[in-house]
Amino acid sequence: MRILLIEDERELAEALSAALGKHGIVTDHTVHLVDAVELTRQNLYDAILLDRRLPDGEGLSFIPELRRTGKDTPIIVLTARNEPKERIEGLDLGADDYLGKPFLVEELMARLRAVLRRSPELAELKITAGRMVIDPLHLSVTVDAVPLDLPRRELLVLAALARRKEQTVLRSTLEAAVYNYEEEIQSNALDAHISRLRKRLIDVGAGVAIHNIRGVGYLMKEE
Amino acid sequence: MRILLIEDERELAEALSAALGKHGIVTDHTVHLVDAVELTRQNLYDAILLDRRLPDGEGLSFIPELRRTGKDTPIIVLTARNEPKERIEGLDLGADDYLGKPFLVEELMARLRAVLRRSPELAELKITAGRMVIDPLHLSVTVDAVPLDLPRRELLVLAALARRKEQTVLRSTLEAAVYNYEEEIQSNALDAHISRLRKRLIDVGAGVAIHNIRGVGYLMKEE
DNA sequence: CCACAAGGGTTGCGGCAGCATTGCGGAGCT
DNA sequence: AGCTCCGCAATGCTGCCGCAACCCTTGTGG
Repeated sequence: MRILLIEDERELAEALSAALGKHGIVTDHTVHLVDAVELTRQNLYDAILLDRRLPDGEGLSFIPELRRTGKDTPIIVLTARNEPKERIEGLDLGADDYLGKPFLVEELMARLRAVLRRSPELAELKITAGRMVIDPLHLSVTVDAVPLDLPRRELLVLAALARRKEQTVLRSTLEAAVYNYEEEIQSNALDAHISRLRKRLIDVGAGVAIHNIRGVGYLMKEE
Repeated sequence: MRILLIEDERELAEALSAALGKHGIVTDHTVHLVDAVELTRQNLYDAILLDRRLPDGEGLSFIPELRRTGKDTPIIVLTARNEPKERIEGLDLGADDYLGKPFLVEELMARLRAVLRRSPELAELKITAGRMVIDPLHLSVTVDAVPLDLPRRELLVLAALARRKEQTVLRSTLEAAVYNYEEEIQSNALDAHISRLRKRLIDVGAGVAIHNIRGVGYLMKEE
């Protein structure tokens, strides 16, 4: 799960990013609308959080701009401009939800879940693979209905692979699923996660195997 | 147990919220119908307490509105408009109970219990875990039929975990089960409750253990 | 069939973030 | 006044995870 946060208050952005991280959500953050356009071109986000007052313009203008490129990524507007009239304006421009500042992270999470639930692309509310059922929104994995507790990063790798089981997943796709731009890695951390994950999957008899496609990425197969 | 109170007399609302709190019920309070609609969209309440005269309209109009969204959350109307004709009106619109002001909190509690007893979703009238039996409506826990008295917040944590035993419960879910929107916590209060609860559970041999899932939440397992 | 290179697998280590524990003090109840 | 509850913060501890060293596998060229 990866989202884009467009917000100019750095403190709020950092707090949000940390809080969302605890829910297994990887957040990219930008302050400027221009960068946001660029980022959405290069990445497929699951949702976008959008402020209105931004240094280079009204955030709402981003919505039609994004839609014009054919993307219907869910957008939640986060703003202090919270008059009923302003809310209507935002929603009519194509925002999926509108949340006034200040807000509780828990409410934002709930709204995110609601918005994603409605999003047809992400019918991934429950991913099944082998004997596993993965619930990425609630950060849980079960094997034959027995809960399995995994470290957060391993869980993210697992979910990213299981979501595309029987397909090769690019190395870079996996990295994008687990790390944001600020969390650069300069080692084989991903390989290490895969390694430990494999061991665990064998231990519990998960009914899946992770294969390597040399020079390309990884592939999860059911047994 | 979490309920929504829609009521415009602030004093009454605060008193009620406090009184219900003593019965282990977490109360979200709002004055406006618009907010109520929003809140029910984002939260799953166990019941709703509804006033009739509200600043933005007749409270009763909320009932069909809620039902239309597919929720059959029990609703108790609390109002000074207590003529027989008015009561019939309320109940026919889909309210589960109708209580005239002024009333005794004890009566409200009893009616709440009655209404919840009928509610099929909450087959959680008795939660069993290990050697414990928890009755969240009467705020009691027994271990091998011996009553155990726990501080209120610890009990709420316990019930929230026991209700989802063998499953990972997100930290945020636990917080939502114990605190309402106004009671923000900025410390490790939850951890402290868990810690003290664990000690007690061991002392009495409750037959359950609370495990931590690092970065995610907690998990109750039976032994 | 061997040499070599490059990519991947595995594993121990260490830093540090997140968790556990506990004493303190304020608030509320009796 | 004395009690318990509970939020808070200080302290110590645990285990995740990035890192890098080393080994194994695969592919290519001679």
